[in-house]
Amino acid sequence: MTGTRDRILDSGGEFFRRQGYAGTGVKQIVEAASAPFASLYHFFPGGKEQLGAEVIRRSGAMYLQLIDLIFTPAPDVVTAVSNFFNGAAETLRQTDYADACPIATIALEVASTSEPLREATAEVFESWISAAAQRFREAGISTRKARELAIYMIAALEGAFVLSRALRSTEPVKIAGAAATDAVRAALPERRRGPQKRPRTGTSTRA
Amino acid sequence: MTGTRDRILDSGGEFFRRQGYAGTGVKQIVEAASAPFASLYHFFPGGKEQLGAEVIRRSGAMYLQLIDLIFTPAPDVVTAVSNFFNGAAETLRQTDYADACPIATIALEVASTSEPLREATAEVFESWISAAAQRFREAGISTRKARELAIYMIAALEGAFVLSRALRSTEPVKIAGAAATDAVRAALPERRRGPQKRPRTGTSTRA
DNA sequence: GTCTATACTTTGATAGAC
DNA sequence: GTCTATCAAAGTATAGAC
Repeated sequence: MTGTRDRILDSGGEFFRRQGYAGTGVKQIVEAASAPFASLYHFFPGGKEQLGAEVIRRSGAMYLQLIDLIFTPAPDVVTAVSNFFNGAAETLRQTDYADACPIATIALEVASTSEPLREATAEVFESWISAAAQRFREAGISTRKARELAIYMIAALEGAFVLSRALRSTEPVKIAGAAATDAVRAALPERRRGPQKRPRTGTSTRA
Repeated sequence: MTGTRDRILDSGGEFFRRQGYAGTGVKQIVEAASAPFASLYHFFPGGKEQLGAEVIRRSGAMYLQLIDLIFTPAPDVVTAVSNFFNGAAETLRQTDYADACPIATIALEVASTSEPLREATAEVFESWISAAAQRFREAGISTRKARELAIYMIAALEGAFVLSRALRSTEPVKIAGAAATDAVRAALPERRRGPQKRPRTGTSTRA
């Protein structure tokens, strides 16, 4: 039995992800949550902005769990990154290109319009970066390079989401995934790299 | 002497980029354009959605020119990519992290809510991909790899914009730029690569 | 093409009874 | 905590005179 407050948060998360923050009305949210309108202001006295901030943090925490869920059972970090992008591509396809990053749309919308919401998105991105960086460090990559890789991987995924949703194709996510995978593999200490692509040696692609 | 129609388009582009599509009112746009409110529906009988579509295409065309402006004078394609990201980082800093991609926010907002607008963003992204891919082909990269690189470069930039605007730091754009530069360099035919980083040979970063 | 005025809807938010 | 009723403001869009 889910609480009213949680249902409102879930509903808000769904709408914000698909339609953005400004494009979603609070009435729409509570209606879909089968919650009384007044409950919104009971649980979130700060109104839409407070709801937005909590939705951002909640969605961010769930995605953080997803990172763990994928990295923990993977045999190595390269496989994990590959699985991460492949899973994202599959979700995109299954949801008709609706469900990508839960906070990217909001992040762009509020970056220059609401400091409280912008800070919430910043905290979430930082948490993802830290989590991924730790995995990379555990794979033997230096602290500095691990953070760079984490930022780079998340950026590649976010940008690929933008292109994939607009083009309605999983191609960008797959390409970005391959590139991110390569980058991680190249950053690993040699003996941890495992099977690699045959390196190019001499022959140009052009005549 | 700028026409009223153009001023409305320019004004709309500014607001949409900073506040998003849903977050911007048409009254706000015409007021900032010093245009009569009725002119909006005179020039854009399709209302806000038609205005949005034309803004997307116009902004997309201007950014396409920017690609040419950066790639044409550059001594080589690796330098061009590097300059591209560095220029983006500088613009971000100068505009207090407001001016990143002119259509990314709209693209995410409308991807699942407006087919006409989604198609407009798709056309723009395709035009950028084609333009970049052609540059890469001219540098001796295979057709297929050139397109992959183009998609990957644009995705990395878009995603870095998301992170940079949220974190209010140019770090993500710089990191993504370095990664994209590396990827382009690695894809070049050997004799065109020029000076490279010293390749890692043997010593692990870990004891 | 521009002006003024306005219709109509939806928005976020509140009051007060229960 | 939930209900009903309602608010003022902002949203998009239109009409008709000039």
